[in-house]
Amino acid sequence: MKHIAESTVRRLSLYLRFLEEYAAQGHNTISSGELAASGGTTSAQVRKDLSFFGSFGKRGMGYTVRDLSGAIRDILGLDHAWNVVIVGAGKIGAALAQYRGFSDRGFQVGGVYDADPAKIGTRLGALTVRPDADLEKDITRLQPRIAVLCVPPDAAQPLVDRCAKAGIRAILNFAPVPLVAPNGVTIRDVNMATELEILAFGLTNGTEGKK
Amino acid sequence: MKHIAESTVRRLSLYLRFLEEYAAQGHNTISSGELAASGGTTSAQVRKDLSFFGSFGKRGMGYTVRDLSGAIRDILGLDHAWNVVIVGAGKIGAALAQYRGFSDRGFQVGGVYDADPAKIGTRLGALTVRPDADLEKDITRLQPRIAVLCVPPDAAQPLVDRCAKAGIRAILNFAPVPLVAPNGVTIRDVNMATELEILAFGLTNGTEGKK
DNA sequence: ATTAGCTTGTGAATGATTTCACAAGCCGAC
DNA sequence: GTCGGCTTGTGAAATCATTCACAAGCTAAT
Repeated sequence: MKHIAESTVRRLSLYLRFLEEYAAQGHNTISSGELAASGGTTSAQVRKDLSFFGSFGKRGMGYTVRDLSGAIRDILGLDHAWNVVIVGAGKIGAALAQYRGFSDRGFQVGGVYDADPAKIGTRLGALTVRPDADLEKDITRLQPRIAVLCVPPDAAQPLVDRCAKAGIRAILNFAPVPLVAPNGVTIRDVNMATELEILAFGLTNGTEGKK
Repeated sequence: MKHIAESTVRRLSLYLRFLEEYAAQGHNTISSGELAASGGTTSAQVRKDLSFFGSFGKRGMGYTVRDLSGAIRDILGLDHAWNVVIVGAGKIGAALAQYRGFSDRGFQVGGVYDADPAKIGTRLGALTVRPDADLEKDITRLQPRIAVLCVPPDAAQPLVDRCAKAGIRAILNFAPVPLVAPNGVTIRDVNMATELEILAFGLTNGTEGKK
């Protein structure tokens, strides 16, 4: 298959959320225009995004909400649950461990790990913080393919390597540090400070002029 | 000034982090190639990004770490501290309120607000959760221009409108819901579940083939 | 069965971003 | 001072993403 742009995948995720809301509201069909309006994009964009994966609508009619939902779910790989581990039980790690938005979308947090003896054993909702040392063992046992990394910058790279060796294939990294991705592992960086900086830039350099 | 792409601003934020690290390591100068290597991009990209804003290097020599740091800081609007308020003291809001990464980069959390009486008065590090009802009063008094929104989906839009009316100019939104931005207000959405879904898509559709 | 009214799917056109490639310029050695 | 080795800054080219525009196709009404 041709390469798919990240922006397309990001929009698909958005479409899926709206479709589920539409379904909950009792709608059976939806047009590309309606879907576009919810997501702040254009109907052509919606159709182009979908066209990379197939043909899901009926001309003159639009899309069946339920069918399109299922199709996007399959495309994104959400047709089955994903097991994820959270590495680091600091403020952010602890918050994410209990974040309902993950489980709502099929991402099951299978474990939370920390090296700090004071944190080990702590309860986070239904989870108990486990010792860092159990990481490899648990990854081998539970076979999660995704890890969420929420540790201090210095601790990040060694943990990436350990996770990779144990079988993790993708890492969502919250540590503000450049990481080297081991072979066969994808790393996505999320940086809260950068998001604020983008806003600060906009305010400083007149976003108002964006016609 | 010409329009600057978000991707450029995002990279500038990254460059700044590396420059600060380089400075801490005692380096005085750096070439576009070295900076590019740290950020996983190319030297041409680094030079092009900077060229939108001026000319900061010396041919044959590269850039003075300290000067370039300062220049990027100015470009991003980080030459002064930013006051921000956090709206919603749930798991994510509470974590962000205590996140050192914000204050480290000049974003001062001036207040945390929640509507839940059980949360009001709770301590979060040096901050105390304040009642939702004080929001407008405090925004008027402290004049923050940025708000971080960490409330349930249903509560989000009304709070956007209240913040905007009180003087907030930019909102970092963690609520997984489409928001209408009032005139003159910029909204940036951050969605943790979407980030995981992008990883899931990659794993499902063979990221390995990305040569 | 034909027509009218919509809406999809998709090449082609446009627009944006990244990469290329090289002249211009700086420094240090001799 | 001039030569050699590097590195910047930047137009031009290439690549990537979005928007346009329209033929194809479906449904409902008559």
